[in-house]
Amino acid sequence: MNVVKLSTVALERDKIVATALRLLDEGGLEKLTLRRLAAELGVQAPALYWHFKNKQELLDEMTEVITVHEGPRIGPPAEGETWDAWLAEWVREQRRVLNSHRDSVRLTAGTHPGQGMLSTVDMILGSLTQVGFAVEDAMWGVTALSSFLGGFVLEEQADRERGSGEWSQFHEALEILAPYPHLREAMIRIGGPQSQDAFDHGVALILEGMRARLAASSDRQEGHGDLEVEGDRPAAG
Amino acid sequence: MNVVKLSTVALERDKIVATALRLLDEGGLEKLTLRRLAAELGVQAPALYWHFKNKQELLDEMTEVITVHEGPRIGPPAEGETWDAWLAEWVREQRRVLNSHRDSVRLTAGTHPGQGMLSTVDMILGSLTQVGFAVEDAMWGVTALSSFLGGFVLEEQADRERGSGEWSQFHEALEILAPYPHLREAMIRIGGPQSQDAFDHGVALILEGMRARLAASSDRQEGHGDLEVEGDRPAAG
DNA sequence: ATGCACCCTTAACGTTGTTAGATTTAACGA
DNA sequence: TCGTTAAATCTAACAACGTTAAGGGTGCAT
Repeated sequence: MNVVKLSTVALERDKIVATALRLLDEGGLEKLTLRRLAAELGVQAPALYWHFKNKQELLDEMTEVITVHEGPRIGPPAEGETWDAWLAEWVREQRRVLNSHRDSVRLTAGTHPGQGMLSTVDMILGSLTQVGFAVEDAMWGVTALSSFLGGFVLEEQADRERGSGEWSQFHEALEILAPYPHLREAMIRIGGPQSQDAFDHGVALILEGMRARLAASSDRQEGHGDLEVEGDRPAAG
Repeated sequence: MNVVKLSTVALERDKIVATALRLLDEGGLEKLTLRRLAAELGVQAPALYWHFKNKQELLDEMTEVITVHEGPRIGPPAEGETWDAWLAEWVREQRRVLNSHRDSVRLTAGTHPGQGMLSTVDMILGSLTQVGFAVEDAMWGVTALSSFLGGFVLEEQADRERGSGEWSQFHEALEILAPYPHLREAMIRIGGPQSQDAFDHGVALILEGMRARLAASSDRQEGHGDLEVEGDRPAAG
């Protein structure tokens, strides 16, 4: 019966987390309040403390839901799919998921990667070593992509949060940029700093760097890698 | 005399901001409270509202101090200095400054770049176009570097914030990573995800990508760039 | 001396996360 | 059927937060 009770509680937790995520999307992180959340659930605020140790535990679970449950399910590259296109798609997908929830980066920043993320990264590293990467080069590439992703979306969401007030109006922005001709010209050409284009180009730069690394390490040692990795299975999940 | 009064106020503001920054470094963003700050200044909390419209204005000014006053003063590349080494040094310097204040990224995220940052970026764009970059390629490079910087340091500081509890202990981390052989192997080789090495390699990847872009665009049009930029002065400051 | 701008005070309001303790609800064994 | 027990929520309250209102002193200028 302990099992039954526990599963009931888990269902309640799920419902609470789902409601919290909805509240987050509606009002942003600032408006996500225990009292508001409780009211939304038809309950008083302290009732939440039976389900969660404190607010942080709730936020952690929201993070887990976003990054794992809603996160992109990705497997090893398909037949004929190049590693760079495959990686690019993964990062694009992550941005899409992050941007599907308001303030998601501020929410998830500072939370440890859960099992889902860890196994995904491990799988990526395995796939990259199989195409010839040294493990550390693969790791550095993934780290770079992940940091770029976080930084980009963080800025993106921060801009979105202060309303479509200043930057989003192109005219005002260009006036502000009048004293900075190169910057102004660049803005005109690329159409704002937070476009899908800007993101894709950033990813492309990192991938290009990885390509160079791969070539350099291939030169040094003919063909495919998998140097002296201990756990040599591809680690599918 | 209005001038005299205003300068007095400015001095007070500077003192407040400096104290706020010290409080930030001592206790993190959570402990930075108007009441605590006022107490530190030997004053009651509402007194701060004569100097600042609200807390956000104080935070904005702290941001400006960090990113501009304490930020790296950088000029165009020196004689014989390559553009990539020059850019790398700029980004490294920015990381150093950000990490000289606790929670600096969480603090500065969502604040518009001030004049100092804008003119710096403009100068960088100018210098890059002079060595042959198309303005948009230069802009995409700077954007990528800046997003990477923000994301990297954000994670770095978040890890530092939850104490040297979990990840910083290498032994525990490796135990957690037992089910993920590639990831574990990578960690062993690079010594943690938040090292100076990881940062430098990330920057190097982006710069490598930019190098490729530069080569490609040079192929297409022989030699130096400065295509059809309107404001053609290098914009020194 | 009067008035005004500057700088700070006390008091309070509404909201937040969180705790303590009483209370309801439902299920189970005697 | 009664009493016990665990689960789930309640009411009441606390300390701390950002912020506002209203006013009290300075000190300089007219």
